[in-house]
Amino acid sequence: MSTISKENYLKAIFSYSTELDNNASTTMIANHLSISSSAISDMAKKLSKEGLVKYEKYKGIMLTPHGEKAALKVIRRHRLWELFLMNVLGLDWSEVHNEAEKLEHYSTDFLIDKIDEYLGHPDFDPHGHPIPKKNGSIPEIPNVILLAEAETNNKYELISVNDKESELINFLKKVGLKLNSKLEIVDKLDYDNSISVRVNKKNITLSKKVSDNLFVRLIEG
Amino acid sequence: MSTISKENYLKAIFSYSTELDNNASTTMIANHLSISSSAISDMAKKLSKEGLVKYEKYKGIMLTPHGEKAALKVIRRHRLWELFLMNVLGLDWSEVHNEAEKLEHYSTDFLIDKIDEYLGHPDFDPHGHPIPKKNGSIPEIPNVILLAEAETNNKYELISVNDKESELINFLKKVGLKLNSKLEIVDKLDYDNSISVRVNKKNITLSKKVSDNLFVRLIEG
DNA sequence: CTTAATTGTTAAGCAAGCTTAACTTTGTTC
DNA sequence: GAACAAAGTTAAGCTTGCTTAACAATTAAG
Repeated sequence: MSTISKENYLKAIFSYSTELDNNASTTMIANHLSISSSAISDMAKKLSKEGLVKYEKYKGIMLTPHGEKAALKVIRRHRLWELFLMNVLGLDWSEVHNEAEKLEHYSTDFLIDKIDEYLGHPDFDPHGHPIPKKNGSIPEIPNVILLAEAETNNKYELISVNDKESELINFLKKVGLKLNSKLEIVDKLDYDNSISVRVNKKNITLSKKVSDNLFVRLIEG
Repeated sequence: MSTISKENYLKAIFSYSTELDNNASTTMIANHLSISSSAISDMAKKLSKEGLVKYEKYKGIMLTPHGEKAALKVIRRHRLWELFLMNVLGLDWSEVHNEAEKLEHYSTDFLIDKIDEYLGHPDFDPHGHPIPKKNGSIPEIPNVILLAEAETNNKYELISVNDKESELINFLKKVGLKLNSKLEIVDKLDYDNSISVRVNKKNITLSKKVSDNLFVRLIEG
């Protein structure tokens, strides 16, 4: 049976799965969830028994197709709630995540479908992340790269933010960067890998730490 | 600390408190929550230690002012969610309760205030029940009596439904009765205590079981 | 007012989901 | 490739919130 804990494990494992390496390590998940690593080993066995996860001792954890479907379902709920709370109640970019983090576990499929319908079956959430469809498919983001990898003199649009740390979102607010903001790369500084961009007719400099967590889409070459 | 279980206990105890008798019995709460009565005794001790409840062995359970405040807070969350889901997402009378039953435990005060504001600080929920205010006060319903106690030839408005059993709500839907429906008492039948009322130009007969769970307000004498 | 039925409490035990501490495997460095 | 560090696992134990079974208090009926 699915519980809150299990849903959170699945989400965490999912977030460490890439095309290159689908394996999540015990410590990664432990840190992500702020839980001891022994608890992770334990849970890995349970999820494995339920067929949600492929788990071999000392070899890492990997979602099965079944587990991935379950994870996407939770992510769908999370992102729909985020968008809904922003659009309807006018919550802030930085406020929605925490609320959604709870509500995602306590909404029936029925309610989520109603929200989806209300919003017109949107493809992306307020952070620019794709909202998995009911059937498990994931809307594609076109030509997205890290801001850190953007090229000088090109123009980009801010598409998505790695929101693991909400400090980043607060930082962006202060600097005046929003989702869909247009930014032109003015200069890339080899010395500290910072990047100088022009937004709203102002030049600002972003550290590597920031540009490594922002995703952009090329709009003018 | 407040947990989901504790919140549900407090709500249950509250629902058995009247002006006449503020005491809730172990079995009443056990039935209400579908939980063994031993679990109730256990929890009563815990809540008592936290000062939320006055509990004496074999003498019943009673909310302290502190506990009542906590219960009203949960009820407020529940009723605001109900109204919100109906108004915004168009959920049905019979659908909102179950959703709200979960969401009420996982909403921050911040979110609830936003919902309250969005709805324009409403006084009553979709079932006609008063929504406790943030400060703990309860909006008054004027001149409300049980339909079972209504008098022949008078006109009443349906104000509130005892929604402990959702079957009743389904029944009302079928019969065509809604909140704020106007009904005229045509006859009261002594034989089985059923009551004959005129609604929307149709006469229908309601059993004692039904009329004991509907609250009405006199509109014409 | 005694007895039987009802109601309430205590005790023991279980599952979930954690923790810490001890131990094992794997990886890294020289 | 030996030795140590890092990562992962196992074991024992804790808390919450439940259960069932046995026992105690209260109430109701004759």
